[in-house]
Amino acid sequence: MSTLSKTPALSSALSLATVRLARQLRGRRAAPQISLSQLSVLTTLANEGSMAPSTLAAREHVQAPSMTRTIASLTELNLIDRKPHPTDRRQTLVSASSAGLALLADESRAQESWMTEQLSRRSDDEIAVLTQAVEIINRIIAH
Amino acid sequence: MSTLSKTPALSSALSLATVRLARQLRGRRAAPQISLSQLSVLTTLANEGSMAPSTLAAREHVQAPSMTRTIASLTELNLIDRKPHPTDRRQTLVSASSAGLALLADESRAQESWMTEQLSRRSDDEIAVLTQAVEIINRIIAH
DNA sequence: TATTGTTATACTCTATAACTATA
DNA sequence: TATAGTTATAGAGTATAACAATA
Repeated sequence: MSTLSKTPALSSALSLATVRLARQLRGRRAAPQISLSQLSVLTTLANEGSMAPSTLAAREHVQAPSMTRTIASLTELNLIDRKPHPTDRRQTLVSASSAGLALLADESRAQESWMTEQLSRRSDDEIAVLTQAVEIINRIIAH
Repeated sequence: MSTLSKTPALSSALSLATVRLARQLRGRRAAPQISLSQLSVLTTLANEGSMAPSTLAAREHVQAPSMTRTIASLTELNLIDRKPHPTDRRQTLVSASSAGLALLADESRAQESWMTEQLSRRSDDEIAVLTQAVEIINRIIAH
């Protein structure tokens, strides 16, 4: 069977697996201090530094009003800092605060205990496959 | 590096990749007739046959009221059939209707055009990795 | 005029708690 | 009493449209 004929079935299977796994992840995180959407934004800021909300929205593939809301919630939790853009007064710049970085450090220790538990039961080969799959998916998402 | 020390980082990366991909899938399906949640239920019914709502809720890992709502929406679209349980009048049995099966056939042809497009750009090796990853994820989800 | 960000509003998906009907 | 399913209600996450401030 050629790759071409396999692709539609994989597309369907991957899509369903993704939404089903996302559903479980949302519900099964242990004692979540923040949501996965908030965590995603905070991680992006920690990795890529300070940026404007519009840039962040594009990076996260959400619309501007959605990012406004996420930024507001993270600001209220003191996990990100906002400062005015040095030259363009329409813009603001957001970045991970020290508390935000500390929370990410916490998460990377105790993180995603349900998922970590599941992964601990996989073989080395399976872990290798999943690691490669995440890299491929991240390239797909970047588009 | 041992599998054990890789697992927490993978857990985090896989979780973020999953929610980000799910977000794009939700927004980027072309002309969706039904949502991915509805599609997930319909696919389960098509694959596993008639079952009670409570069984379906367990299979999909959602609570009963969530399944009540999804079943109601699919019933309204005539994509599933409901009939009384033969002996227990508290229960009902739901199954994919002929229109539901036809819609699944449509989906498997034109399905997920964004995802299919992305996959068409991947190498045979990458497709193989993703195919294996989906199998692993489905085993994780089944728990 | 065009761009940045916010506000107003609405929809989907999911949950918990309380209820009805049946076993 | 216990179970299957529904209704009532609420919250998170996302979207589009309309707006204000600034470029």
